[in-house]
Amino acid sequence: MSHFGRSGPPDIRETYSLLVLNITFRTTADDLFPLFDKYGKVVDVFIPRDRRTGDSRGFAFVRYKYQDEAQKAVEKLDGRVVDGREIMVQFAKYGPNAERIHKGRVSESTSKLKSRSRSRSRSPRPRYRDEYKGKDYGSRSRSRDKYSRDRHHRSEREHRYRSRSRSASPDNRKRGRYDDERRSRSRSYGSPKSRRSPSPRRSSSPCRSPSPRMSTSPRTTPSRVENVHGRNRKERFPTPKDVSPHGRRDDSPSLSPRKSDADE
DNA sequence: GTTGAGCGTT
Repeated sequence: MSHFGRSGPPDIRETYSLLVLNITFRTTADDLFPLFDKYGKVVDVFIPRDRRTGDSRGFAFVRYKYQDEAQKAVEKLDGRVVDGREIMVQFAKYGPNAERIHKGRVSESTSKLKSRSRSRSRSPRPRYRDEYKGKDYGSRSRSRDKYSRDRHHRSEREHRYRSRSRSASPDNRKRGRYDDERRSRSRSYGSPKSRRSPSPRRSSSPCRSPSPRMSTSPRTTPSRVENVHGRNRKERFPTPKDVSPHGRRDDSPSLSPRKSDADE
């Protein structure tokens, strides 16, 4: 989202994106814009925010019109204390216009970049590198992984539940609640229709027990057992307020074991 | 009221 009220990137003709790291989670684009605008023509200031909380992710993108100005801002603002935090400014690498950045970067800022890197007094953290060493992790996959892991680490109770309920696929875990929510909702809508055509019990059985005779397990109705536990329902609907209440309510009586049994 | 070593959107 652009700070100028435009949707998406305003005009990326000759713009150069700077990545501003280590900013406070409370720092907004309005705070960064005047700072960066002093050193050059700022085309856009964008701060990625967490989709769930809507909070800043701790870094921002400042788009400059000219590369030399951007370079100047990097030198001037890198290490500047903003909102009590020392920010770090560098050229963005993985942006949509990364090629442009690369071109401008190697154009005439090679030596300067080196000096900037050297001047940085930040202490390195080789511990992480050691752990990830040997893996074929991509440049951005690592970041996402770390983010999601940290996010979930805060509520490990939830994380455990998800792990149990699902197959613990890393990809699923990355998406987190969104996927879960979407699935549950979609299932809610598709349930009434799909429930009619196939028999729920039988259809799920063939995988594990090909023989229909064996499918008659001691438990007359597996679905009922799940309902008795109640935990299953909780996992399927972790956020009752997120799912439409009427949809679930409507579904609930329809899925009544008694009726379902009678129906078949 | 909160994290942190990171790369982006109608």
